[in-house]
Amino acid sequence: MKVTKALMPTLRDVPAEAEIVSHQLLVKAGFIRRNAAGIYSYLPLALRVLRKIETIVREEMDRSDAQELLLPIMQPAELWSESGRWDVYGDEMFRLKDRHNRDFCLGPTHEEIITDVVRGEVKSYKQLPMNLYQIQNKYRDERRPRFGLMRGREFIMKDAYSFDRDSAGLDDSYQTMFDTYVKIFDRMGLDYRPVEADSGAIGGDDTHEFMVLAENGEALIAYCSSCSYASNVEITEINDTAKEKLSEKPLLKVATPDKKTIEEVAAHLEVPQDNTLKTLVFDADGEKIVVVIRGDRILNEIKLKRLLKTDFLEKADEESIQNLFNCDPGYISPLGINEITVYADNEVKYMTDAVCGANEEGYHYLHANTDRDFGEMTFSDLREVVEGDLCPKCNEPLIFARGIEVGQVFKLGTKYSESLSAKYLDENGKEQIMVMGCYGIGVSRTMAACVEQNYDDRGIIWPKEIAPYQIVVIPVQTNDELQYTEAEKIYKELLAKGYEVMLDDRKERVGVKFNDADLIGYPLRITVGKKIADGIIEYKERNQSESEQIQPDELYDKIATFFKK
RNA sequence: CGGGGCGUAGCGCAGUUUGGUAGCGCACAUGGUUUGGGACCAUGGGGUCGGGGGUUCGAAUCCCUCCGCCCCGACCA
Repeated sequence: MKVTKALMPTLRDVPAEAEIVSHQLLVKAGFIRRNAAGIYSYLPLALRVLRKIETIVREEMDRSDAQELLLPIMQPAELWSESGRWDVYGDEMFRLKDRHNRDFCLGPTHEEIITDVVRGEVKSYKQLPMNLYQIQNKYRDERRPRFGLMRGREFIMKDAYSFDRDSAGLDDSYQTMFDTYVKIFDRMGLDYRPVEADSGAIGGDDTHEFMVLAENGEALIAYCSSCSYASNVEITEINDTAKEKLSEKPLLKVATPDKKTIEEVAAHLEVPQDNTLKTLVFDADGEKIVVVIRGDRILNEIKLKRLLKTDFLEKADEESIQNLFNCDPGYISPLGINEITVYADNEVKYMTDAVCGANEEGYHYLHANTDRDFGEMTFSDLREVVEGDLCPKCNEPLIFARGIEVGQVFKLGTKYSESLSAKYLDENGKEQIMVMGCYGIGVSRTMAACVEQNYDDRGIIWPKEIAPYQIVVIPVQTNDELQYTEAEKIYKELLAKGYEVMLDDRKERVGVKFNDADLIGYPLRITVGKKIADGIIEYKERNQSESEQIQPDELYDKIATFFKK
C-alpha cells in the first residue's frame, strides 16, 4: 500500500476529550474516530490490528477444538425472560421493539442465545463436551462510557461457551481454555498475568482474569514476590497469623468529645491508628449486622458479601445506627452488643489494648482486648489487602501492579442450562443438565490495552505480531529519481516476499514522514536517502533508538531475522 | 443517576462579561521557494456559531427550552 492512497488521517492535535494514552494515540495516529459516546469507527489501520488479534484468537481456539459460529446481535426478549435476566439486566441493556411491538435487545452477552441453540441440537452425552465461540459485537449501554475503546457501548468480543456432562468435564474444559488464553496472549507479545478473580453477578465458582500490565490500568492486582500466586485485590486472601499478647491492661473509659473519625480519635488519644478498632454497620438483605476491622484498614465488601452469601449489601444510614446504638456512629463498638450479629476481620482477634467506641456519645475505651471484652463474633478474612501483606500460598510479601482486564474465564455451572433447560441423555438414558463455562476476550479492548503498554513520547510501538503493517519504506526525497526508484524497488521486493509494507510516497518533508511512522508505530522503518548513491540505506527498529546504515543486499536477511525471532 | 463543565470550519481555540459585517493556528487547494525529524511566502475554499423558540432595529453574545459531549462519583468488561 502507498501512503498517498491510504486513509490514515494522522493529526497534530488530539481532541480534548481523549483522556488516556491509548485513546489519544489511536485517534492521533488515525486508527479510530468517534461517532457517538462510546461508539467508534475502526479506520483501516485499526481494522488490520483487530484482524490480526482475531486471527491469533481463532487459530488458538480452533486448535483447542472449539468451533466458531456466529450468533445474532439482536435477540428476542423471551429468551432473556426465560433465564430471568430481562428484568435483572436493567438500564445497561439496549432494548428495542419491532413493528409488531415485540421486545428485543442488542446482545450485551450471549449465554441465552447459545444455550437456546445447544439445547435444540445437542441431546446425547456422545456429543459432549462441546465448545462454541464467536467473535461478535457486544452492546452495553454503559452509564459512563470512557477511555476510548476501553469502555465503549459497542465493542468486539470473542466469547466462547463450553458444555460438559459434569463438573469434572467442566474442570477440563476450563483448564483447556486457560491454557489457550496463555498461548493467545503470549503470541500477541503482551506482558500480562492471569489472576484469581471475583465471579461477580455472572455467578459461578472458579474464575480468572487475564490482565495486561499497564500503569493506567483500572484494576489492581496483587502478585507474589516469590511464587506464582496472583489475584485481583478484590479477592486477595489474607492469612493473619496469631500474635503474642504484650500486655492486657484493664479497660479505661476516656472522654473524646467531638472526635468521631479514626484519625481524630487516634490523634486525640495519642494512639497509632493501627491500634484502634473501626466498627461498621451494614444492611444485608434487610438485616442489620456489625463488622469490626482495625482502624486503619479498609473493609473489602466483596469478601463480606461472599461470607454472608447475600446479594444486597449496603452501609446502614446514620439514623438507623443512632437507633441501634443510641449514639453517633463515631462512638460505636462491639462492646456489650448481643442482639446483633458481629463479624470481625481475623486481624482483630490478635489486637491488644486497642481503642474502641464506648457506645456512648463523646467517649471511647482504651485497652480493649477482643477475646476478653467482646461478646460472640465471627472471624473471617474481611479486610482489603495492602502491598506487603503476605502471600496466602507461601507467606512472602505481595507486590501490587495495575492491569487492564482483556480476558476472563468462568465456570458457570448450571445457572443457564438449568433455567433454559439444556439437557442431555446420559449412558443410562437418564436426563442430565449440561454444565457450562464461558470464556471472553475483549478484542477491541485488547488493541487499546496493547497501546497502553507499548508507546513512547513519539507514538505507538506495536508488537510485531499485531502491527497494522510490518514495515514502512520511506524515500527521503520523493522527487529524487534514484531515491524513489530504489525505495519502490525495495517496497515491491518486500511485498513479493509476503511482508505487509507501506511505501510513504508523499511529497512531504522527511520529518513529517518520520513523525507519522513513529506515531503509527510500524515495527520496522527502511529509509532511502542521499546515501543510496553510495549503496547505503537505513534500517531502524521502532523500539530501538539508533538506526543502522546497511547495504540493500543485507536488508532481506535482516528483516527475515527480525520477524522470525 | 447525582455533582461540575463544554458545544464557534476536519482538529485545537479566541470572541460571549458590555448585542453592531464571525476570527486565529493547524489541516485542505493552487503557485513558488525549500528538503534527513511536523519548512516558508502568496492566494484561495470551507461556518444553519449544537437545535428550536423568544427579546431586540439588530443575537455567537441576553432569556426559555431541548439535544449532544466531557470530567468526578456510584456502577461495570
